Amino acid sequence: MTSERDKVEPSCTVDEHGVESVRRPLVNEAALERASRLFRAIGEPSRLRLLSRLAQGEMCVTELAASEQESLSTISQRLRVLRSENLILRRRRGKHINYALADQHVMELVFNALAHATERPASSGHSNFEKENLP
Amino acid sequence: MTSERDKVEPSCTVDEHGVESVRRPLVNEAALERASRLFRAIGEPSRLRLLSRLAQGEMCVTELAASEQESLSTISQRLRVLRSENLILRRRRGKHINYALADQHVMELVFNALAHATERPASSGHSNFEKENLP
DNA sequence: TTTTCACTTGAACATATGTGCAAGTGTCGC
DNA sequence: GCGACACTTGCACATATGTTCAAGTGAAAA
Repeated sequence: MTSERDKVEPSCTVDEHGVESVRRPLVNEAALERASRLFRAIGEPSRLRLLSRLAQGEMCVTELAASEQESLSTISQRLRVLRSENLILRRRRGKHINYALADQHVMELVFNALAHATERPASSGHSNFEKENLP
Repeated sequence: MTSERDKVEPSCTVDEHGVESVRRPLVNEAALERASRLFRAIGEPSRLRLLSRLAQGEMCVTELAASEQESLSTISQRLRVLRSENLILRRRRGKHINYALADQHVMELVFNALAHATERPASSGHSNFEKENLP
């Protein structure tokens, strides 16, 4: 039997597709890792909701917990993840600790994501690609 | 003991922060869910690398497998996740099946993410927020 | 200083998710 | 049709991640 573990050479001739960009490193592996972690941090409904709250303005943990109907602990843990990816900033303000979106870039990310999710965008549709199952 | 399960009322007075945006639904829950799934799909180095490959132009599974030094099966599984979030399109082309980024929006997402990850961006830095640990 | 409030952190648990192999499906050429 | 090629899918396994409670920390009021 031909084992499937041959992760290397394809038996199809590459040039038949007119593509020469095979086997190129393309991007920094560390950058991929970092970008992925950032996306994963946003990629949880509870945390994305938190970000969308903060997009309205800075808030302290207690306020966030009240908004989300969750415990301080739960909110704090979520904030920790977001902060570890530098998506939010924190500062003390008297007894409280306030959080805010890190920068405008994060703000745009959040809004773009939600916009993209609310209205289902159609592709340019000028090729014979299919979005769903092909025969 | 005051149990921590009181997920509701904060004991801090909200108005002392001058914020009135507490306890508002803010966004559609379904949109949050969808946006999160999209981010999670991108938020894996292997899949993000795949997307960055496809940003160079459409490719068939075998080519992608060769580029990534992985088995067809593995690549196919990753493509399935990306496709389930409509990030990529597929079409038959003779014996092969070609994949491509779904639209320009996905292209920008990929490039922005990688750009954001390569050069560490500094925040606007006009407030007394702290990025790292506070005292 | 002691107490209280506001929050953080550690650890245990359940769930979700990526990976790899093996079997299945669909297309092309003979 | 039959076999080979190009993928896809189901399943089992390991790992990662979210959630929760309980204990810990730090600032501020008493």
